[in-house]
This record gives sequence, structure tokens and C-alpha cells, in this order.
Amino acid sequence: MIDLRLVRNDYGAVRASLARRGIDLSELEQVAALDERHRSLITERDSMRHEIKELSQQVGRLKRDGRHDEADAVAAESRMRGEREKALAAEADAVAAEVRDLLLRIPNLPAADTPDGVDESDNPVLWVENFDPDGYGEHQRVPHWEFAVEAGWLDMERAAKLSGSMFAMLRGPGASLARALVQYGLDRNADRYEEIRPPTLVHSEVMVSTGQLPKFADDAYWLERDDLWAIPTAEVPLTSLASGEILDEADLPIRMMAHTPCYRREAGAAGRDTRGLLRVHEFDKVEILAYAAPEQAPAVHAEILERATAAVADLGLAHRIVDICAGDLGQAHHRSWDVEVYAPGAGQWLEVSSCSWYSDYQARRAGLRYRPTGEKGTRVLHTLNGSALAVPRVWAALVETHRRPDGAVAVPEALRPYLGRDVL
RNA sequence: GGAAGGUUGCCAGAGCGGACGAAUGGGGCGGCCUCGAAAGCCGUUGUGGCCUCCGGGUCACCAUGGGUUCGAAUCCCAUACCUUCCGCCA
Repeated sequence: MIDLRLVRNDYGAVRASLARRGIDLSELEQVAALDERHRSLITERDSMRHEIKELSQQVGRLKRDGRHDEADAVAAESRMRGEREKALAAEADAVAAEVRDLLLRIPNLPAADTPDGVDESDNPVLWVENFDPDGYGEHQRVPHWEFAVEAGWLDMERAAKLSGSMFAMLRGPGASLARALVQYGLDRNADRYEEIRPPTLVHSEVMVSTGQLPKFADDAYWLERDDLWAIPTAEVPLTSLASGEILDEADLPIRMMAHTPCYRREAGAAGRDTRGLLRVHEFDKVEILAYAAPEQAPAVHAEILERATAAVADLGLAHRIVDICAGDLGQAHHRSWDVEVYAPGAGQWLEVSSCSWYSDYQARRAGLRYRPTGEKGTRVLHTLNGSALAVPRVWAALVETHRRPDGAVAVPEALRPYLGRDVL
């Protein structure tokens, strides 16, 4: 969530920044008004508590001295204040809860250099590589949901039998390819990122920290019986890994990676772009993530983008980098770049990584802090992450791109050590 | 799933209704001593909210949430987590 103190001290700037997203600002206005009310309530409540404390100590002293009548009188006095305190506290708590509810729904402030724009169509393309729309042969223009199903690498029908539509099942060489991609994604980041295998079912508060809750509950799977949520990305457990902790500045940035399944209900996404592996409810992904001091964040952000891009470049895939404009920025994002690969069979660009800087938005929710070297006190961390390798879409673009006229798929050089073969 | 015990500051650990934000020891930091170090001695050492005439004042936090009381780390209730044993299990 955004910094309430910033709302208090520089309301105009916060308002102007959020306005770039093109959202309704009435919640922000309410927050500012309620916060003022909250502060006056707790100031009064605290002075009431102070008086109760002093009176109670008097009672103790009077009783020790055997002056019981006087003690009873003071106790009665204190009890009256107690009632007033109770009322003030209840009201203050109610207002605070209201402020928090609103604050959790207000999106992050876009970074100053985020491009202007209202939606996806305004996102500038920063970089295109290895892409020639006319350079693909007929054999490459076949969508994977046709030839990969025929070859027995992808079995959508039986997956649907087991779990419904938008679940995929990979088989034989198709499954091996997915596993190879995971290993490839992990190995290329193992130089700096600690490998972690986190739980993939998490408490509600963990989903709140990263921003999935309360606003986007319909997008996630929930296990009612145990009140646990299936993670939509490893970003969720990794961001909360150090929640409530105070880290040393000297240890920053802290880099982590995780291979996990990811679960997404994709509510409202039915219909478009859901053929084959384009959009599935469950998929594997290698995520890289970092905790950084604010000054370190831009460099770490660039590093994550560089790694995500290089991973697809080294697989010989046409790719591009898209700069997400203010109107298209995700709720928790401060600045974001998407890496997209071109799938010639599907005939479209597929988002395979969203490299994002969250500033202190998630860290404040999660309670991630650090102690600056040589300073007293703490500061809120910054979090950043991106997919190092999202399996299904990379899988799809890869088999379509490297499909040969004879129907076999040439395994890119970089992946051969993992698959132990040159063709599928 | 059942039973028992536990959860206090950076760590260990005392406190079991009033002067407790919390004894004591360890650790960290600063100082004295020393050529330097060890030992010893002295001091210091949590987080956050609000107000501020920027000197400070004040409130909250002893797993979490309720309750009792003039007053709760201390009493009561519920929950979570941890440990051990039993059961079940990849």
C-alpha cells in the first residue's frame, strides 16, 4: 500500500501521480479525511489512558497506606474515564479499519518515468530482436495446439477430462521439454539467486501482502476448509518470506529464485487467447525476485529484465520488450516491463515475463524493513521480480519457432544438455 | 486425529495483580586500562503510533484475539504456532 504519511504530507503529489493511472480518486480523498479524524481520536484516547494510569497508581498507593475510602473514590473516578476511553478506542479502531480497507485497494504510485497512456495499446515497444514477420515458413505457421497434440506431446482433451478446460497435460517429449526449461531457467540464475522451494499454499495475509487480496480474490484458487490460497506465482511466498523482519542494509540486495506451480482461475478470461498453452489454470514457472534498498532498485530492475530477456534470446525466440504505461500498470506496480516472445504458429506475441518494481508497496504490506548502516531506525524495503522462465508460453513459442519442414522440432543449442537430444 | 508441555527483549532466562518496557547472564556498541589484545571495570543497547513551543511529552507492544479489574507480562476464555509421545502416512 502507499505511504499514508505521504498522503498526509503531500496530498497533491499523490493525487497527481495516481491520476496518471486514470482511476477514480474518491477513495484517496476518503482516506485523507478519515486519517485526520483517526489522529484526533487517538490523541484524545491516549490522554485518557494517561489519566487512568495515574489514577490507578494513586489507588495503589492509597491502599498501601490504608486509606481505603479515598482509594475507592479515586477508583470510581478512574472507572468513569475508562468508559470514555473505551468509546474513543472503539471509534478510533473502526476508523482505522476503514482507512486500512481503503488503503489496501488504492494502487501503487507509478514511477515518474512510466510512460503516459490509458491502456495496453499505449505501451511503447522498447526493443525488438530476432523478429521478421515474413521470415517464417509454412511449417512454422502451424499452431502448437494442432501439431503438438497430433504428436502426442500435448493432451488437452484428457487434461480437460481430469480438471476441466484450460488445464493442460504434457506428455512424453513434451513433458521432458517442460522439465528441461525449468532446469535451464534455474541454472542460468543460480550464479546470484538463492534457489528456494516455498510452500505453494499460503495464508490470506500472504496474499494481501503482494496485492492479490482483497481486490482480486476471484482470480485465485481458495481451499475453504483450511483457508489457504493456491499461489498464482512464487512472487507471493517469496515476497513474504522475510515479512515482519528487519534486515541489515549490508545484506542487500537479497536475490531469490523459485520454481513452483502457479495457479490462476483466470476469471473472465474465458474465450480469447485460451487455445493450447496460451492461458492455463496451472503452470510451472521459475521466478526471480529481490529485496533491495530504494537506491539499489533501478539497477536490480534492469538486471532482472536483462536476465528474463537473455533466457528467451538464447532459445532463439523472437522477442520484444514492452514498457507498461501508467494506465496499464498492475495495481502493485511502480514500474514494469514485459518481455514477450513471438509464437509464429499462434501468430501472436505472448507475455512471458513481467519485470516489475513495486517500490515499497508490497514491502509495506508485508512488513519488510531494513536498518540502514550506521543509522538509527528502519526503512521500508523495495521489492522487484520477474519471471525467469514461464514454461507453457515459452514451450509453445519454442516448438512453433523451431518446427522443421518435416514436422520435427529442433532443440535449441542451449537446451540440448538438458534434454540430451537434438530434435523432438 | 489424540495426549502432555511450552511461546517474555538480539540470545538464554526470571517475573505469576500495583513503583515492569520488564531482574540476571550472554552478545553487540562506546569508553577506561594496554605498545596492541585478552581479562577486568564503567556506560549503553527493541519496535511503532500520536502530539510538539523540537527541549521533549504521551500511548501501544511480554504468541494472537477477546474478557475480568481502578490497575494485567501476571487472572479467565478462545485461537495459532512450537516441542515430545501415540495414531496415520509419501
